[in-house]
Amino acid sequence: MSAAVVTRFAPSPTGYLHIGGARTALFNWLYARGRGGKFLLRIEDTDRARSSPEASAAILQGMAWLGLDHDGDVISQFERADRHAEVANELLAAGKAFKCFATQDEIEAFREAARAEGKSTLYRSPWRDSDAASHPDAPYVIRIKAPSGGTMVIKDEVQGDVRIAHEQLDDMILLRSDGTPVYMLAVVVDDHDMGVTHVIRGDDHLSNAARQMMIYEAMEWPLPVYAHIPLIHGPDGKKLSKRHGALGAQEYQLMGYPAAGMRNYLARLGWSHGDDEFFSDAQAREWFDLAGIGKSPARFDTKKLEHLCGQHIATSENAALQQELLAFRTAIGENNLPDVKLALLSDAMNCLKERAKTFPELLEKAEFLLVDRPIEPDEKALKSLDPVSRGILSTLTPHLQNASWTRDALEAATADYADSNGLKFGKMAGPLRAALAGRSVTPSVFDMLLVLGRDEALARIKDAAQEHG
RNA sequence: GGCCCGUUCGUCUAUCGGUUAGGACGCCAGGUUUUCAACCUGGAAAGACGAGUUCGAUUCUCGUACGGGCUGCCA
Repeated sequence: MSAAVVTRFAPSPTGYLHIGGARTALFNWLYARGRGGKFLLRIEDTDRARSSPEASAAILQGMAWLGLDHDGDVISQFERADRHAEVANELLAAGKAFKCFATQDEIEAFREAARAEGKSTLYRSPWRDSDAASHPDAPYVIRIKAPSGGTMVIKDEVQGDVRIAHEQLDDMILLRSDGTPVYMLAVVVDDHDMGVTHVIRGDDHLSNAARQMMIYEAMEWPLPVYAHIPLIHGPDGKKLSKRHGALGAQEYQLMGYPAAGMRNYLARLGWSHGDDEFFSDAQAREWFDLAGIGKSPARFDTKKLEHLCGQHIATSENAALQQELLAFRTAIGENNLPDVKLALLSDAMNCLKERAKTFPELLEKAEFLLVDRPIEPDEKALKSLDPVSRGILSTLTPHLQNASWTRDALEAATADYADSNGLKFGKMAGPLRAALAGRSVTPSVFDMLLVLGRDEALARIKDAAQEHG
């Protein structure tokens, strides 16, 4: 009987939600949600100078957009400093940690000398086994007593067994001289107290795992299952950085990628389930497991993201898609749409969603229903409204007026008209499109005719036939 | 410098000793077509390098190269 799964995402609030962080959060979320477990969120804000509430808010916002809901309250690591200190003191009392009075200058001098000689820069504190009686009345840090002589084996679900000799581990600091805890201590104590069973994080923490294991062992706490996932790189294979363009989850939101597509793409980046490429959240939750995570870093590919997003938009349920589209409009600062337009949009959703990869594309195709008469044709549309074309519109109008306003009837009417006038259908569709939408990127003319309705459509055609004459 | 991790088409990946090395995005060609797209068919495209183990290595081992991480009183 295995205990319930508890995972966590633990970002430091130094900026927006990084795309790599978003994927780490997604993996943790998927793992917990797929197993009926809990997904916790902890903000690692112990470095006060580099933490900001704005960054925390941005991270929360990014996760909300991606739909990565967490269980329980958001935990602030900083607020748990007392508990961290308590553990450090417990270790001190048990003789598993010690007070070190070495000054930072001394340590720095030691490292410089070691580097110069090409020797290990791991600091060996002379205070490790010192007598309390010899302790000066000076500031000190608390360091853990690193084990020696053996090997630390990190049993990693992604990387396999990683062995690190105890000699590679130093008597790391637990508590700074001002009494505040250091990150290594804080993570371990928090993960333990929060009951985290699976630590899924970036592999930049792989080496740290060995250091953290020293604390678990000293406290005789059970180890979590580790899974260190490779980082995401830029298109050039280098570590993702500012010059690679968009990095924040929020930027992708503002570019109009649907969250479902983003989740799908991110999940697929570094994780696989056979040949499955396009899948729903439900499938992802069911399929996701640590064994499917790859070992090598992946590069971010916008083209594939777009493709998947197009698939998700096309298969979205209309009402939900419309809601998300409206949320996108709000996010980019557009005004709310009046009810009439909402109704039209809802009617048009079926024909709009088939061919758009992002929300801006969806909106571009929807523009025909968002504008009001008189329509200002754009340059391309204007070219389709030359005198000849306007003539076509004029003579076509009666045929449309007489048709019952159904797709079949409209198709028949236009086909008949084109036929009897010796016109190719496209010759007529162009002007019609320009008249109805004032632009060239639109849904099919029949879709527009039906969505707009007889009166509005005929009025627009009439406008176009008469204008610019 | 020391320690650790990684390396299959351009990109994301499948393969858990025996395959014509598969799929997806992108790309190229063709088709469909009412604009932008979408869609359909076909095509080019890969095991970093070198040893070893084995009847047989992309797969296991070692080395080299390249990339990455850690090596803080940062997280």
